[in-house]
Amino acid sequence: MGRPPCCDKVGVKKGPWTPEEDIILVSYIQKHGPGNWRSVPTNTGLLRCSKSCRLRWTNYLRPGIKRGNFTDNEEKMIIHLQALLGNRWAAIASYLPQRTDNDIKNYWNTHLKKKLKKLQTSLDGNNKEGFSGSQQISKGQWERRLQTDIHMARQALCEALSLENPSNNMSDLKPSNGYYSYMGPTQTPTYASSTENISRLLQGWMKNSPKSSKTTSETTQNSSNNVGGTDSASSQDTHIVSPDALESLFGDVSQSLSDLDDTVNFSQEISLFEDESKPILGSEAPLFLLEKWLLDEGDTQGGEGDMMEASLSDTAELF
DNA sequence: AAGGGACTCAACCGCTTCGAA
DNA sequence: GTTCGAAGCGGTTGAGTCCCT
Repeated sequence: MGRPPCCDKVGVKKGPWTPEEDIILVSYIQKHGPGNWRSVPTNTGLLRCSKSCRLRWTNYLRPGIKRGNFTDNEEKMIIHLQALLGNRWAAIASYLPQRTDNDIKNYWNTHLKKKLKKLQTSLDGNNKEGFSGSQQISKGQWERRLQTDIHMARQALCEALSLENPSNNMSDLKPSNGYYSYMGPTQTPTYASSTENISRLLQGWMKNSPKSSKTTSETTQNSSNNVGGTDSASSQDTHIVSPDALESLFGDVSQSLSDLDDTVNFSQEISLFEDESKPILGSEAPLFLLEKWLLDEGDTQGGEGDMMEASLSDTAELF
């Protein structure tokens, strides 16, 4: 038998969501939590397909979503991760706090692709002027070399770490939207931790015109920033450790990387929101640390300058 | 001011993966 | 081990907006 459609095509509304629909959806999720999407249209009366509801929630309404311009750091992360993971936007998104896979995908397709192309063009120009033929590398070559770099770095890291004391347990450290959340042994994340954000979201809708659903979402930026760090409600449940703070923990944390299989376990113990919307690929969780390490290294090499060029020159030196 | 091309991004489509029975 | 429904994911589309002529 064929698979039934997720929704009746007849009578299902399509197109942009109205603020009223958003409010209904958020209110429902506020009460019941995300999940069981098939029942959402039925229970809410929304004339939307369950997939549409899920997408609207994960890409737009979910608390903790940051909108607006990508920072340099985020950009670098995306470029790095794209080279590392390919077009696995959900996986990439799991390393970028507050960004959705859709956002990252759009940003890549609309900005970064062009940027890389432009950079490549300018580098080609430079190559023609000043570089020897052997120094000329295509974008594809650069990507392959970058991947090789990362692979080698990863191997070196794993080897180095395997020498350290394996007794430390990382099971309490969980990558949470790019941050590591320390969950106490008896503490569990709760959906209610985000109600503050939702209420702000609702307040925003009440205040603003329909067109402003975008701007109201932007008002959540303040609160969304809290999700990863200082949200009072969530901080009651989790102790957030920012990547910067992670530096000091790196030694302890990294010891567990010697056994990548083990790290799969902690990645499965992710927060509720990740469970619902941003699953983290178990085998990739430790790569966050690697990426952090690589990025930091890149920063020290390239400073605030263009990481791409820094990496390019680095890789060029290798060949 | 108007027209049209370029750009952005929310949303949809369809395939894949996962997990329960 | 197999089947099937639900959810996840990436590619693509198209409406709205911006910008240039």
